[in-house]
Amino acid sequence: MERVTMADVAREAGVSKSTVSQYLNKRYEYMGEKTKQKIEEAIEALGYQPNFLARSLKQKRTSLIGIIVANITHYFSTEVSRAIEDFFHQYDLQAIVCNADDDPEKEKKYIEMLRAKQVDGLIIFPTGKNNDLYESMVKQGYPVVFVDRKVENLDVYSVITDNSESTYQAIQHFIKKGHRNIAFVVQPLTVSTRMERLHGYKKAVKEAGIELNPNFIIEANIPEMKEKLESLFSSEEKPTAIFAANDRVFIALGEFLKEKGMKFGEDLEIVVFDNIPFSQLLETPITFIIQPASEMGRKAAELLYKQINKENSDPEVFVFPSKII
Amino acid sequence: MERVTMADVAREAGVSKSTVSQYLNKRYEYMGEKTKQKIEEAIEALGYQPNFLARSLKQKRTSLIGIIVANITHYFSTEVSRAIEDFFHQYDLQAIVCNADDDPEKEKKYIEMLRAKQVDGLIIFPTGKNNDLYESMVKQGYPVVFVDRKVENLDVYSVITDNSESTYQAIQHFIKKGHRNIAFVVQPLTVSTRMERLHGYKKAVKEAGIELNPNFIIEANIPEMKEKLESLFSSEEKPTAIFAANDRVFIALGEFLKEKGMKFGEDLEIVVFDNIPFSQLLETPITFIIQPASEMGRKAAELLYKQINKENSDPEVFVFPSKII
DNA sequence: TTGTATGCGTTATCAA
DNA sequence: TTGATAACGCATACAA
Repeated sequence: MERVTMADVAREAGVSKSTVSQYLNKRYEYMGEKTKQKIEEAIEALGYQPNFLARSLKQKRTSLIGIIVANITHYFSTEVSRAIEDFFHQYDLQAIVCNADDDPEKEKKYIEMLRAKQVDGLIIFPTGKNNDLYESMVKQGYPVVFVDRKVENLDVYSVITDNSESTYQAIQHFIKKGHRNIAFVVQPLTVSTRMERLHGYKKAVKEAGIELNPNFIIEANIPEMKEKLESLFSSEEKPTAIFAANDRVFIALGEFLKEKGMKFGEDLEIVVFDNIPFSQLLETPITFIIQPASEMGRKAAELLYKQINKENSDPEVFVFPSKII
Repeated sequence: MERVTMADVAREAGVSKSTVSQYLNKRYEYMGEKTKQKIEEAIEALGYQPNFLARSLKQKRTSLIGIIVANITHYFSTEVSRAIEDFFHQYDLQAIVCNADDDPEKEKKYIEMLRAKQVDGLIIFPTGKNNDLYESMVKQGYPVVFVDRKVENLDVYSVITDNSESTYQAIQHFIKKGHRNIAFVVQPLTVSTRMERLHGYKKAVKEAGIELNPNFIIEANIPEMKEKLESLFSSEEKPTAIFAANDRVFIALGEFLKEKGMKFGEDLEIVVFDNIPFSQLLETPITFIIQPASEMGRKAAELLYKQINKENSDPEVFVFPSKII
């Protein structure tokens, strides 16, 4: 599998490397018709394919961008990634997607790896635990955009949704329907999205004059969630409605209810903060808070693209409202 | 954002570039403690980060592999991709995922682009329409593995499932339950998977002595599918069971039935050839033919990895049985 | 134990 | 209109 290089083409065509390079970069202006022809033939004959690596080294651009998602099993992440890829495709930039698994160490490793590979920019769903690293990138003027979660004390481009407000409205809606025992189920409150959603919940409950029952706030890792739900449902005051803070919580909840022989909608009203695929196939009336994933991805991509092309403006935070359906 | 290079580190530490290179590649054996120290300090002080690009150019390895999926909205593809990424992660190889959108032109473009970027190998869900290109890669000894679909007349590593057999069994099951009007809904029969599934269907029907009703075979693109279903259900002989050849067909079918006020399981029995996420949340009894996506992905990754490391054996086709649940 | 020289496959500068 | 030549940042054989 010896590769054919520009030098081989040059030799075959009887011209110099630089001429071939000119040709490849379509700088035909000063090029003789016959040389053009000869080079074309040589390329054809040898099956030459340019080496982007060498070009990148020279040009200091790889046409690669990196996406570091916090959790790839989260459907929202894949939707956003897809939108980002679509956007960059039109400019012939490819994306490398890495999964940090909500682990700050992994995140750090990926950031360093991608930068070592000279990707032109980075879109990150931050764990929020590597602020020094984030800061150093921003200071160096390296193109970077944060998605989904806020980074504290750092002036960066961010694309997020109105977690608190959407949750607030959804809970308010439940309260209007007469619910007073509303549980809030969430994974550990380590990232801004979860905290903001809880904030919205608390606000709605308080405003309605309902006393906040701490037992109704279930904070647990997915594997422990069923256990906690178990004890919630075996206590005296049972919830009549549940807020699932994201899709993975929803799945755990769904499995739990199935085991218990309970049904969404009938025994328990549910709102899920997340889009899930195939939701239209579910027959039970579940409320979803949908984040505009595609729009958010596109926006993030656009912001990154501008930075890559040095169209600099001041970092801004873009908040996209979610829809309750 | 001027990058710090090895030369800078060497100058700062008062040694030569090669010594720094040695250090970075952990060839400490003959290195003096004090030099080591000095280099360490210099790297720290300058915030040096190695440039993989230059290294790759030299070593002719990028530690990047490419995955070209036929359709990224197909859940199976994402599962396989994830398994591939997981596998390569342990060897510090990253994957670039590209979406060919079932378009042979796009596929060709991506193959060329990824090879120009010098990725170490390729895993492809082939459209099946670029056989010349596939062949040239194989002939050149370029590491490549095909997944999901067979490539005709080409001796290559492939990882597929037993489409025909699984379908045959599923249809047989329906027949045993008394169904005789079983429809088969599929996207255009352009790829091996769909044709094989149809083959399994026909075989089961024929063996049972049921006359093959061509009206029960619906072949259409997703956008036209509802229309075709419409005419199927307005004809005299209506199906009592339906085979959906993949998840996208299933969605179209689901939407159609919802519009018509019909329900899975009750009005119509359904089997879907594909895993879908959240399937455990569906309450109706739908039969799924599940492909072992993770295992298939891992196998494909393993086969590619071996090729990359020149552990050559003869190309083989690995068939993974699907499970009917 | 460390340094020098050379090359990887391009592009860019300048001269011819 | 084309060609020499020097980078790009690193790795490696060989010399010291």
